[in-house]
Amino acid sequence: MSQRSELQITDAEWDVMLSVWKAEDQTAGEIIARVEPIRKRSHRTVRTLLTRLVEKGAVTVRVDGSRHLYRAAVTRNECVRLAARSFTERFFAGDLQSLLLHFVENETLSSDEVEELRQRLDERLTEKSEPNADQSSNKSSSRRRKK
Amino acid sequence: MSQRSELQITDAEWDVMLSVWKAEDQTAGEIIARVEPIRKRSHRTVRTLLTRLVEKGAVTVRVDGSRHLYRAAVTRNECVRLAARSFTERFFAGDLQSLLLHFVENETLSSDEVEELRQRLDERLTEKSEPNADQSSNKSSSRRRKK
DNA sequence: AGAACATTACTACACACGTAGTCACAGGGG
DNA sequence: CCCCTGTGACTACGTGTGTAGTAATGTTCT
Repeated sequence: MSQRSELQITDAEWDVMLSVWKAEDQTAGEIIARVEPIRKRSHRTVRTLLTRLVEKGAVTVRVDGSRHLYRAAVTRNECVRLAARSFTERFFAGDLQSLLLHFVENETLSSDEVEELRQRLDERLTEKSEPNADQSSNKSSSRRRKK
Repeated sequence: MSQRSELQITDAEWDVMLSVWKAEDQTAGEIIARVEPIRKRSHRTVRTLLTRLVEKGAVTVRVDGSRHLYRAAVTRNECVRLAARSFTERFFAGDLQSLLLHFVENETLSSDEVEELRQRLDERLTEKSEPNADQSSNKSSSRRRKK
């Protein structure tokens, strides 16, 4: 959606975002309530992080009567993708293939997982080779499924 | 090799490490010479980073007569793995499979790449199911190819 | 030997981050 | 009506990071 490719969300902020993404239009209290018990942080701290996220444009505030309602301005997937990009850039010189090979070869995968991955790869292959698959729906077609 | 699982190498430091890994027993001058032209940094800066890397234990210094010789104390693969772990932890709750699926579904791969990945996955499968595959040659056999 | 240069050690400094405190106001319960 | 609690704004501060300067000391060239 937004083109804020510079958006830099830090570790602590990420924990807050996870809470923000859980629902729309939450009060700070609700957000804090979810973050606090998991990561041991003062509600002060979480509030500061939330403020910073607003400054960064990752979260928007809307004043509704007496309450301030917060909601995410960026999707989780968007953020993950950005992070993944820079991660790939840094450690694998931007080469996605090297990255995947690294994980496949250095980490443990169960047979089932390997099988599922293979299937997904197959799907990619057929997508590629079948020119009748229209480009526009390309994005959305790969958006289904959640495991 | 080393158990320094806490080792935290920053972005700028990583650039220096790339240079350090290029050869063993280099002088600071040699290391700097390689880093400087790529990333636009003062040799002062690179030297500071190098010093910090020594402090962190990522690089060791050996005094040889009049020169100080630097060499990596951690392998690149080791560092990549650590980074990959924390990356997976943060963005995919430690679930390797989600991570791989994310990349496979969100990024572009050529047919060749997909094919290669499939092959590697197959290898993993046979490794799993065939107990007679010796573990020692495991590493080296998967180390070939560079694309 | 003295000048010029290299190399290391120490210092500096702004900005980001994680952490959290203080101040002030607004609304609710007694 | 007054105090408590929740909330938001502002402030604080140690540490890490990226950037680089100065001082000291050693090496080399002429």
